[in-house]
Amino acid sequence: MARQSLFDDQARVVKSNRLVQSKMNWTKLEHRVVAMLIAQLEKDDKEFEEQRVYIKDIADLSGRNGKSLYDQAEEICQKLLDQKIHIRTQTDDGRRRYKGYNCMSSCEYVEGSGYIEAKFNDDMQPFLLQLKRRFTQYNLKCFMQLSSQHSMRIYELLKMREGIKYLRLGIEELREVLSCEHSYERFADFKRWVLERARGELWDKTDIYFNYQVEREGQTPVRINFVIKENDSEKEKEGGSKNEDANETLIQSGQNGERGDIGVEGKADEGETPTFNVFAMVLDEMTQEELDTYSETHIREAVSSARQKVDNDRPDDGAANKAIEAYREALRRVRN
DNA sequence: GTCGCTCGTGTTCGGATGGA
DNA sequence: TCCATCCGAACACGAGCGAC
Repeated sequence: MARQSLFDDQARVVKSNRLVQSKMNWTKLEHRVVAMLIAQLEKDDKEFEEQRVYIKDIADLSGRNGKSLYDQAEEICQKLLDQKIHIRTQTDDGRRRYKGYNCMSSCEYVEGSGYIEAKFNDDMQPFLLQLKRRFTQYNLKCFMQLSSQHSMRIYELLKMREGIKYLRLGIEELREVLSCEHSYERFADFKRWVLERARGELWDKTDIYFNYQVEREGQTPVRINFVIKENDSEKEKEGGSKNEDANETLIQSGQNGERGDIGVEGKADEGETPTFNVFAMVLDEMTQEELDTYSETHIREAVSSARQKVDNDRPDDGAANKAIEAYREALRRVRN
């Protein structure tokens, strides 16, 4: 009798935000195997146990030919054991902290068995088990269908901010998270092979899609503002398109050249009126030290007055541009 | 005019795939 | 298992464009 797959359409991957934001130089196959292992974990598990990932399930979920996967199973085990996760945070006094982790404590494949047996390293427990807050969850099937590891990582990052509908990342930071600091050196190639490809893939295959704005200082791109949208059957009715030119929108440096004083050209959200949680965007940008320093009331007041100012100053801008401006203005007000 | 970018096109390399 | 083919990733190059 055929073995029943462990995964249905509702299978979900749940991991801590710190893990989502970590640097991991994995191939798409390694991402897939780890995602399938994570999807088998129970939220109340207190420790890791040996888990199995069937090669046939990898092939079925990713739409690949399983034949070559069986040939690669031993190699996958070796690479999973070798792979590291690199997490950068800050200490309480603002110093940069780096910590590296081994993802797996054991990984085994027996020829003819049809499955890989693996166990997560106990160091991974804070990132995968008993997660109460600051975690990200997404649909395993969507993730498995993505054909580029960069699309997979971007999907995770955007799912992390799906509630806020907005993610702002420095380009160097994004390159590091995607492990492509030394490839796609020209931004045009990074845009073509990483951003545009992910945009197309997420549009076609997942439950979210995104547009983005490139923020520049002079002509040099420095940051990317992702605007995240739900991807459901309604997108056809809305007339949305993955080819809409929101990604062509540029944010140019202000005339005084001051870093962060940014004007806006074009509209990221033309034709749509998504809601943006500016308060959450501001919290996201603040350091832990700032969060400890300023009261919630102070931050909320700054956000409220910034929104009013932007509404008055830029009545014709779209919701995304207003939100970005309000967020920047609110941050200035919080810190002054 | 210079610089830095985008865009289009072509090439190379390596892995995936499928048929014999 | 071997081999031919396909495809994606990465890179190079030149033309054109806009900002400074």
